[in-house]
Amino acid sequence: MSADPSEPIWNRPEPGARGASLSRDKIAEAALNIADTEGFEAVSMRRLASDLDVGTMTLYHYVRSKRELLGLMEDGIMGELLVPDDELPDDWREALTELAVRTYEVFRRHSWALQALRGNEENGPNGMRHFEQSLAVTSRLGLDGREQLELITLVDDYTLGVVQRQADADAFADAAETFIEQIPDGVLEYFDALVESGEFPNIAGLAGSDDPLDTIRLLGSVFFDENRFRRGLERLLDGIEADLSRRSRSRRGARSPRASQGRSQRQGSGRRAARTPRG
Amino acid sequence: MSADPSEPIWNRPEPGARGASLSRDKIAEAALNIADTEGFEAVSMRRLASDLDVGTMTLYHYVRSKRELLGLMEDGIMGELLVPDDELPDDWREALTELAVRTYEVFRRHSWALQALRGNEENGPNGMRHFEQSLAVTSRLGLDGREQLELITLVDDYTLGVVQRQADADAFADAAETFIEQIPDGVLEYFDALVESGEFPNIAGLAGSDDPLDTIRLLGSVFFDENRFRRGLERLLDGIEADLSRRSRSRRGARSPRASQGRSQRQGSGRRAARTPRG
DNA sequence: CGTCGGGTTCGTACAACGTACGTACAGCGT
DNA sequence: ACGCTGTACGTACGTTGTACGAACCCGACG
Repeated sequence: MSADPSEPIWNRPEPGARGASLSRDKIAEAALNIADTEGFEAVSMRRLASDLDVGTMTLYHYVRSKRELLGLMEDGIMGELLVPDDELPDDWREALTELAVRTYEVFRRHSWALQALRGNEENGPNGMRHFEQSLAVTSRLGLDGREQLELITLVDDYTLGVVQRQADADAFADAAETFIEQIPDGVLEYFDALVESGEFPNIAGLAGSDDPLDTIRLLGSVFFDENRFRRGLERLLDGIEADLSRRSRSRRGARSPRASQGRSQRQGSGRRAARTPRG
Repeated sequence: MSADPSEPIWNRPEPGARGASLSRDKIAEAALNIADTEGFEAVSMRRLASDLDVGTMTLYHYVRSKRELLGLMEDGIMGELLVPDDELPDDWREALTELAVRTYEVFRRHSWALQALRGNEENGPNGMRHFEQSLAVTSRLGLDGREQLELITLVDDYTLGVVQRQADADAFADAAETFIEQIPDGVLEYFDALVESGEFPNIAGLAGSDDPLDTIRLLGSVFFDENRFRRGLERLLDGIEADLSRRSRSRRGARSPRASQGRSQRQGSGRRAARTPRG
């Protein structure tokens, strides 16, 4: 009955009827601890069990596979994404910003998490709540379901894209200042030689200096810039807002969403070029 | 001399002075073949060697570690990103679009590649060329180096974000139509039960149907929608374009010649978001 | 022609991983 | 006190990346 192998972990009752020494929560917490302090690759079943003072195989009584463990960890993180309902602004743009910033900050705290999260489409309860919360924002915009989903994934994809790049930078160096120091000498020499070859004029001139390594320093400072995310988010939301108001304008008669209440949108760009994608 | 362990692979001469049976190119090609046909996880040193009819450890004469092999694969893929110079439009927006679309298509072809690419900051020659080509576009915009980098990473992060989500979808299902079929029954039941519970009104109402599974179907069709990327890219470029023209306008007419000050006034608190509901 | 050097090949071995299998213990309902 | 069953886990297998060192082979030199 509960032995159905396709049953997701969220449907199976947690062990513990008799005196169980562990719980899924405790396991997930310990795993998150390891990942946060020593990196995701340090999370192995043996290591986790040893932290919990248990035999390795004991874990498999609470979890069917390591994938399921990762699912538990993921849902824990999704929980951090939740915004208390009374803190979610009424204005759609502010609300989306709040959600995106929170997503950014959470995944920045657990910079290993994007990798772990990949590949299990089973949303846990917290994942569902986060999804619901996102929809609660977009549902006020007068969009149909598909358009709402597209809007959410649009902002999400951008956010996770930035997070991933910064996670990569994190995995490589501690900070912008030490970025260049942590690059092996040989790599720097290689880069230097290529730039000096004259085949990369734009790379060479980028930092406005004659030291090619200044380009790398500049790169490091951009990768680690914590405000870059917000600036890009504003650009994206500008584009979305323009599209929304353009759309609601053309759809006259219907109850128009309070898309823009004279917010920072002052551009009204008429430049709507006929753009042929693809040639 | 060539025994320096920090020397990147691109600086070390390729073996083959005497009759060598392999070459880095052949190795990279075989590895890319495996990854494209059987998935990235099928690329193991043993498997690759067996495909090349060589002992496993032979590979280590051409490559110092598996990471280096991944570096070779990555640079091969970066080569596919290169746009013939005469095909790169003059208009910056069209050019950025071309680059982004190409990036999207390449990584869509090799949907495993983003994962492999992660974590080696050593740009190969093709990576350098791609970087140079991106800068060739942004260098016409009158931006300083940092702004150019930020623009490039902005578009890139969005692009790779979308690619990653679709790669996840790919890894899970074959197409939008079969998306829901490939979800285990138990997971569907779990989702269904949650939605029926009434705690997720926005998820329940999303597809405009009384079957909760229609929401999942809708999700699948959005994840697999190949045009979603372009639509989002237009929104992003709209926002960027508005910002650029706003900026150049203020730089032309304002008293302060500093371009970096005419920003939008939005931008709330720094880390502590805690937004009080307007009321 | 023989012999040597070093570029090339690769068999073996080891540590780490996820986890299947089978067993041993402990607590409850009878 | 018995037995059922939830809980614990020792052992073992297969897979991974790769360190080590021996074997091979080819071009060059005496």
